[in-house]
Amino acid sequence: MNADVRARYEQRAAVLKSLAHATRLFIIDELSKEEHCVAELTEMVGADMSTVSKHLSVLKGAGLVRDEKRGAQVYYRLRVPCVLNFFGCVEDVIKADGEGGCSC
Amino acid sequence: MNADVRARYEQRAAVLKSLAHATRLFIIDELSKEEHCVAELTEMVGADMSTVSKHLSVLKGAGLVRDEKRGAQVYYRLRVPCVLNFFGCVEDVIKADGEGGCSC
DNA sequence: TGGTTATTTGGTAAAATAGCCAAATAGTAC
DNA sequence: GTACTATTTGGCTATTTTACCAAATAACCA
Repeated sequence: MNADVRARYEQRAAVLKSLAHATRLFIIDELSKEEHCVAELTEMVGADMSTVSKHLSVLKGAGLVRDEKRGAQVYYRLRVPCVLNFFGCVEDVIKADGEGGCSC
Repeated sequence: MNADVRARYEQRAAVLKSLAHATRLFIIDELSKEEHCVAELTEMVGADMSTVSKHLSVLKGAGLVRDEKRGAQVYYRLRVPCVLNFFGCVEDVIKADGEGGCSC
């Protein structure tokens, strides 16, 4: 694996890494239904607001969510709805556990 | 987010976590073309064999690859080809960078 | 059996990640 | 302006992940 090839995989890995956390998956799921401000997400997640804010910053850095300041609040919404397709496939992988393969 | 809900997201996150590493994405990609033994993958990746073996163990633990011992070698192959669908979507996310959204 | 090859496992050090608190910033309202 | 609210950032510690080396295991061959 040479340097450019590695760089390309690192880029892909960065996107997946941003998704590889239960709280961030939950946030993505919620934002797929409707936009939310940080306080709302903090309430839903049940963690410190600074923690939630950092998770959002990770998702934003990966280009998965977009933020918009409205007054004192910052509203987040899903920028790439296709990440939801991941979930279906992840479910398939989980369901395929122990079997010969998945349904896709 | 109560305990069961969190558990469900943790499970999904575990699958994504197993994919969230450049070397493991590379391995998945190579295994999607044809099966390989550890020595072959080690050569392709360019890391210590023990490192590659551990990456394979992570992928196996997540149910993404299957291993089969043939003589002294252990051959790995992709168990859930649908993970390849991820890659297309990840590419879309990367391409959508800075734009209003992705193509899916 | 002993020697050689292929792979995994255990140990360890370095790096990355996650969570909370406290402080800083930005906006609103008075 | 001050006071108050919403959010982000910095600092710190605990946990997890990664990669290498060395040792253990398993299978082959002479």
